[in-house]
Amino acid sequence: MKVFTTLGREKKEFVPQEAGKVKMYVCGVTLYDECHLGHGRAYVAFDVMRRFLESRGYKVIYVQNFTDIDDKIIKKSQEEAKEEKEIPGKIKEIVARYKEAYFRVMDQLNIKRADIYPCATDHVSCMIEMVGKLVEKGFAYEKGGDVFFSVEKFPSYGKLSGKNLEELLPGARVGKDEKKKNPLDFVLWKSAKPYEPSWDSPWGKGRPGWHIECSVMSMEYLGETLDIHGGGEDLIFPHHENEIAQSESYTGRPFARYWIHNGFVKISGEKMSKSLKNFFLLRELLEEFDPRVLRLYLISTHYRNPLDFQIENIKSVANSWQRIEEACLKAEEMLGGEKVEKLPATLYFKNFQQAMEDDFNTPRALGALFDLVGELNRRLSRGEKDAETFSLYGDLKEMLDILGFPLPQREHLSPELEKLIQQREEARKNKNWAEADRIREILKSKGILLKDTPQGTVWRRF
RNA sequence: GGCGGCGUAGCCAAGUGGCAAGGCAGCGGCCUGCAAAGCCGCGAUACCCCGGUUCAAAUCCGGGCGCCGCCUCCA
Repeated sequence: MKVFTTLGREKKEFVPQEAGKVKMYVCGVTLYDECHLGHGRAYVAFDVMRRFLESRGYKVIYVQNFTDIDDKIIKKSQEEAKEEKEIPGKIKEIVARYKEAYFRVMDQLNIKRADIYPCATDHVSCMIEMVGKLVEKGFAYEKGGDVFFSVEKFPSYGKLSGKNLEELLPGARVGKDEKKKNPLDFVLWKSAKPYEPSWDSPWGKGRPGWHIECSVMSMEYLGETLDIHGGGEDLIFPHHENEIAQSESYTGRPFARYWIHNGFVKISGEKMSKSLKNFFLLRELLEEFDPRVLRLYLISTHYRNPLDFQIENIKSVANSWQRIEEACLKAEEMLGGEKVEKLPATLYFKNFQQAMEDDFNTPRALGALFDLVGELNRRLSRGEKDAETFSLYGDLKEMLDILGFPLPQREHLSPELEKLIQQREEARKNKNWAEADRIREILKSKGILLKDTPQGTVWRRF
């Protein structure tokens, strides 16, 4: 299978370091606010990659961090706290609040939990150790309680983002910091300000810079070289560039084999972001849409392409999902009780797999899925309960599982409603259409839609 | 200014040298007591524009136009 890596901007054959094992690290969120659709897109994308790799037999170790100490969190705590001494407690509260909110929406989207969710504040001593080593080795320097990484000491600085130091300097909107030798040097350790959380270090009280946490935590749990390091494309520079610089200076080895970055969600052409205030919160979208519909919407564009959000488009995807769900329910009704041996993978499944093997091409994979749905429907409408039909249904379930969709389940109706349906059957037998329609209306008002099929009447919620 | 990306039917979206996947919406038909679902059929003589290479280009090359991202925190 081929995977596009940002480092070199090319599709590369996917070969993990250890056969059969994939070490995957995805940059998580900073716990200072709720997640919007953009976050959903990123984590759904990586969830699908993980699920597909697992379906190919890889043992995937998935690590995703939480940033629980950072300027924005501190700022929020200052806004919410009444007195300065409340700040530390407030930070804990904020971090807990948004972590909970994170899981609430991501669980709804059926995103598999990571194997480990390390938090920055639990790894400060390791960060101090790494920063110390970088100073010792001459890659970093201390100035007034801050420690900076010296980008000039890392010759290949810029290799991920396709930039170089000469180009970066002139147009750089880099804030001037008198302490920095080079404006592009980035902070590894920040000296503490009053009432900010801080840790003791060889450079005095302070806290870690942002980039260092991912280097330390990924190496802690996955070793010096990751197979996949992922995140949103806005993290390419400076975050991931800086991670490479500090990690590779520290270990002398490549930091990650494949750098995977997802494209943005845009709102009428512009990036969805907190600062533009044009974001849609997942919590709110999930109040309006079925999480499976949202997931389908998010994977209907290739993960590297921009996704221009329009509420109307989600609505049309809701209809697409109906088609899939309807096929599953119908197949379950017809085949559920049957025992037929499944044949090897159908052509549709092979096409699906091929699409996924080509840099996780979910739109193409969905094409194969819908092709299968069409064939399955044809067979079901002919009442063919043979091995071929059974296999199609089996493959469909497999595809849905790989894409992370919970399988549509048949529900049960209350006995009263079941009785109504039986009464209607009687009425229909007697060609009492008025009564039949009356009962159908009653059920409709309760959100139940009846469908009279050659195999009998079935119902659906709508 | 530097680097990167996007522009395919009404909408969404694959395809990156050889007759333009798939989904939604729409139209006609079959099925149905009527419906719903499903099935069958119909849609780009053409892929932002202009040149070029080629037997052959949406796909390669050159030049434009429009939009966006990164270069500051950001999935």
